Amino acid sequence: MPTNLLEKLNPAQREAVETTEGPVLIIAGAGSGKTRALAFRTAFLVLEKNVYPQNILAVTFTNKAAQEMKERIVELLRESSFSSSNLPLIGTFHSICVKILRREIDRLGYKKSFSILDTQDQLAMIKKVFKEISLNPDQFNPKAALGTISKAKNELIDASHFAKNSGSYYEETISRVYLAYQKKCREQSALDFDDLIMFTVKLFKDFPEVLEKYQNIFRHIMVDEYQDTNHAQYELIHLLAKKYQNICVVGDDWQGIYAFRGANIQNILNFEKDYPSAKVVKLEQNYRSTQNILDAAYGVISKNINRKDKTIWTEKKGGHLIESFEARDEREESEYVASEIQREMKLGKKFSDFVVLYRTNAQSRILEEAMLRSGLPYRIIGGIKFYQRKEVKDILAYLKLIQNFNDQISLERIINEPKRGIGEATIGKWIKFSKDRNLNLVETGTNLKEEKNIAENKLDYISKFCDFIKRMSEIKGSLKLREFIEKVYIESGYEKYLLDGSEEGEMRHENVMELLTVAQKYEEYPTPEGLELFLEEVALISDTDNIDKNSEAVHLMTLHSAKGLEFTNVFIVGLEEGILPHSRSLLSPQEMEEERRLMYVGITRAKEKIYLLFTSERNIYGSVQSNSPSRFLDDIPEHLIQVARPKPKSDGKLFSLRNKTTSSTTNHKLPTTNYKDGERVEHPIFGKGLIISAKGDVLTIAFSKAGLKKLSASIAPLKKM
DNA sequence: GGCAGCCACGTTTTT
DNA sequence: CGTGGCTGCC
Repeated sequence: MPTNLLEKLNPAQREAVETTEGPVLIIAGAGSGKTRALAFRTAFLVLEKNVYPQNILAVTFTNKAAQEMKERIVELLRESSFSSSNLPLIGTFHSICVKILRREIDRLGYKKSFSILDTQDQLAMIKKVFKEISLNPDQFNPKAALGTISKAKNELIDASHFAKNSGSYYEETISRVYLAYQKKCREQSALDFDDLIMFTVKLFKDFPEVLEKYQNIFRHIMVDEYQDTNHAQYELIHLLAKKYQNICVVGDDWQGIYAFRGANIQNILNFEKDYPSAKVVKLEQNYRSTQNILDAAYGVISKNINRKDKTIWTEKKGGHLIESFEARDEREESEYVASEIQREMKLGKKFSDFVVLYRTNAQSRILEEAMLRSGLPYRIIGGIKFYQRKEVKDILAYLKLIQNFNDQISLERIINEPKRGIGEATIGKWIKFSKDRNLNLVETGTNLKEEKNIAENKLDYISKFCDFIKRMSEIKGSLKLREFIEKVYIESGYEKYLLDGSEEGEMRHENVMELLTVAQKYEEYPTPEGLELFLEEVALISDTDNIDKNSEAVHLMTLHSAKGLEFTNVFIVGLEEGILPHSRSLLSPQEMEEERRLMYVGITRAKEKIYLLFTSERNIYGSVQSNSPSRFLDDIPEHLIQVARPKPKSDGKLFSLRNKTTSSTTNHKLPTTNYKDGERVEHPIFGKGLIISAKGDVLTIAFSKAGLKKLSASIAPLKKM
């Protein structure tokens, strides 16, 4: 590695990069350049220590993080003119386990062509199990059952183990569900997300020779966001690293916010106990925020007892004060946000410099409305999920069935989409028929005549359907993936079913077209392999991965989604007891610590300015609640906070206009309504439009390009034409 | 088998 | 207040 690469690092980062042998724990504060350190470390191993790239494994939690890491490493290697065709294995826990299981899972009695169940599939499966063992979903909540099973899997407790150790009536009942669920999965060669990890660990434990093979491949292991690992993931890494002990984990215990889904923060806190020879490196210089922001964040996190100590510092002394604002209600809160953004925009900021963070997704709606009224372009992260849309899932189910003739969940999903007159009863008979003969569903489908209990016309439909699936399976190698999926889409009758002339159908069709675009990426692979890769990627993908950082819009997202991101100005809304911290955490000291870490994550996203907002009254589920201000506000040193108050009109702030007795609606009605129906206007973002209705301050405008929008006459930057 | 209306419920989220 | 899931009727 050219020495100038190392010179780009600070001393602590350099130490992390240069310690290539033995266990290393990198405690990396928010904004301290940890991804950078990991990428450099990988490049250093390859270029300086002559480690083969294929002997390096880097594990992340999200596809996005993996992608980012890949890009950085490729860039570093390319700078040193090292061929980047030969890359380390970089991926999420789940994708890496899938890779291993695709090669080895037959040892555990599963087919290598196993399907992967997502949360919806899992729930469908659980509900079936409930029926099978005649369990009343009113007494036991299927979602809760699924949660308990998932938790067990994260602790590496398999079904029989769970059954042995169940003490209470509840546990015994769940253990019956668990056993039946797992049996069903096995019959269909289906694995859920938790199985992917648990089975890989089981494989390694039951087959030492397999473990050793992978230990020899992955001689250098790096794990990002180590504070978010659960027990199963911990064990997986522990096994792989056992032989060579070259394990480097990076994390920040202050930012662990996923305990609720099984992450165990003790994994990082105990690293030095697990690996007594571990070298500990602390990255404490923050390159993102001002000192004031860091001090505020520290004020919050320092109240937590269960944490390692570290000092975060920055060269950016001082900075803006933290602005706090008490709004009367959530509507005023959101309008304050919008007006502040507009005010700051005049100072030359970009829309993408702003993010609004909230505790729960339900808070996004009112913010969205305020953005619309003010004409601010915005993007909600984590709202509607593309891969969860019915039409997308249906098409994928067709493909999954073509790939795995035993995929019962997929079959049931699509046998009647489009309508073929096959209902639950018929499918039940069909499945039983297959099971009795130990044949796969598609094969028996063309052969069901022996089953006397199914009406002639239905047999015909089933047989045609199965012929279709078989035919598609045969030709899948002869077409490009995109063309193949299109063929399935059309010939299954699904296209015709969607395009029924309705607007909604048109939209759904568009979504399928979007899916085809995704498939185009696999053009270079022959279809059987491309199809496999495609289904794999799609099964393990999530929509937050698609956050387009460059999109010119204000971002709205939950505090959880914000981890790893940074913005110039950060608004945190709903800082009230019961919201942040969330009501569910008020009674548990541990959960309260997690809420505090969440707040810490929120504050440390900011480069320049933080706004903390709360309301005196808030509408929750239709009734008005009045929460007291969040305890986290008190944790921030007082001298760092500037309280925004109603001020005289002159400083141009919308909210300064108002004293506390005027309501926001009356306020808005005052200056406006020189707009009339039928007038033409122009908006800097939405373009030209026509006013359809003007009711008080609220204008409904049809924009020729952006469509129908409701805007506030007093706030939106409209020009008459 | 399909659709309409009613009721229950209501963190956070990745894979 | 909204939504989504399930029941009951056609």
